[in-house]
Amino acid sequence: MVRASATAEESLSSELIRAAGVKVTRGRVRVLDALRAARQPLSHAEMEALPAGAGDAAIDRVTLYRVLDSLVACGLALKAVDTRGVFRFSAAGAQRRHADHIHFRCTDCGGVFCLKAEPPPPPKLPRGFRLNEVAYDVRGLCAGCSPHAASPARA
Amino acid sequence: MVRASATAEESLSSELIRAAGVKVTRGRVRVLDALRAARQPLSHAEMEALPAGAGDAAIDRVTLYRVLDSLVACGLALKAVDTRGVFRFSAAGAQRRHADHIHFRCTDCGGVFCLKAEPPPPPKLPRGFRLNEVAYDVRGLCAGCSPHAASPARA
DNA sequence: CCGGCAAATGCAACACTGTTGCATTAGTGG
DNA sequence: CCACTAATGCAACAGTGTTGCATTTGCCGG
Ligand SMILES: [Mn+2]
Ligand SMILES: [Mn+2]
Ligand SMILES: [Zn+2]
Ligand SMILES: [Zn+2]
Repeated sequence: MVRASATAEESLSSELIRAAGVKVTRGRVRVLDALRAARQPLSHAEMEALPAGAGDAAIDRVTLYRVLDSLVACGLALKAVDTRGVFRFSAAGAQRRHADHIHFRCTDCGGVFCLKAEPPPPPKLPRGFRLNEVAYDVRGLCAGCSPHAASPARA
Repeated sequence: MVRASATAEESLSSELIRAAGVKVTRGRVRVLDALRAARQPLSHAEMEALPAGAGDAAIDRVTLYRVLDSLVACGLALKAVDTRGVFRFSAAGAQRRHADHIHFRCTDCGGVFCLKAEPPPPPKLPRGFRLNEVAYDVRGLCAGCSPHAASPARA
């Protein structure tokens, strides 16, 4: 069983985590890997069901919550609530890919779909308010959840 | 004890409910009254804590959920999720009052604040998608929840 | 290569939000 | 006033997220 040098097989997720100034743990690396690979924001439940990688034990439910919180706290992940009231997480940086268009959120399945339209500019805020995020969301039923059929590609 | 005619002391909420074609019950009237009087969308928890009116018993938790669902189903109330993932309900005509401007949602306290800016127009949707609602939301910390001070009036 | 310490984990128990089943009650139309 | 259906109350449950605490582990200095 050959063992390559540690630095060589270090993943980008590990480097990001180390650079963020928090401990590099298996849980954090696996979760950030999953977030970076995801094509859309993932819920806690979806991540809990992740395939347990190479022989790794499944991650504990509470630890997963804490791992996600820590990634959000150090700026590596973003947390948002979907139309059903469930939190979804995405890798920070992944949102730059979705910055130039707006999104459709299905109120039935919680799915997020990219639309071909530009987002409007942010408004001015009253004194004391701290802007964090601007979301122009279009809600309704996606093609798959409508009484009709055939759904386009997801976000 | 004088008893005025039923039609005379009939509330507007009762009329709205009757006109919607569902049974007029004490629960529905009380809840719709509360929603119509509210200055911002109310959560289930907030409504459960409502003062029990004139000698009326407190409304059952499950019944409150079902009353809210029925009001939404017959178009008298609107349901939306707040930044903390909790559903909030508003009376259906109340949103016309907020149709000509956009809103700021505090990610800390869940509060909704009116801004002086017009909402952008709705985009075109792919085939099979059913538009239900367009939301242009600005998120962040309100003046009260910011490290600083003094908060403006609420939605 | 070792300790040692703080941070992270695993587990149990809990809180909050929302749902389902079912027997009972109450609104409505005749 | 009756009967029929919709709505209610209660109990039990499911899903999501949190807290406390004992144990383990990443990381750093020696
Ligand atoms: Mn997108
Ligand atoms: Mn408003
Ligand atoms: Zn859908
Ligand atoms: Zn606030």
